[in-house]
Amino acid sequence: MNHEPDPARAGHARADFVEHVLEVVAAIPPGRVMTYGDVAAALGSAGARAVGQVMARYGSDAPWWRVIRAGGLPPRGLEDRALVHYRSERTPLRGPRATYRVDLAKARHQP
DNA sequence: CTTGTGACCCTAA
DNA sequence: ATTAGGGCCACAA
Repeated sequence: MNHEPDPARAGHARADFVEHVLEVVAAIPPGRVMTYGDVAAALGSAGARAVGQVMARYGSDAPWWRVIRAGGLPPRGLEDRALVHYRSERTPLRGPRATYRVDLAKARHQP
């Protein structure tokens, strides 16, 4: 059989993935957050890393601080930058400022 | 096609 | 809290 996929979804099957990710991220209201796994699940995929990959390349213009890790921490290296946005958006936080983490129980947004 | 990489997730010690 | 290992998906070369 031919290994070539359907023309219906060929060419931009994965390109839609990028736009879909950015769309879900853009739909997260201020003061709320979603984990990478949640975004992936919203797309029907289990690729939490793939979401991070997209954010790293195309998320520079999106509210990236609203997409965090399952542990409640923002992406590696952007913790202090994200904190500025959290304070500005009144995002529910927990713990001391040095080792803060987002309170997912309150701030988690479900589409 | 294979391989390497990454703003990840989960479990264990 | 920290480190280590395995698993998952999508992309770039």
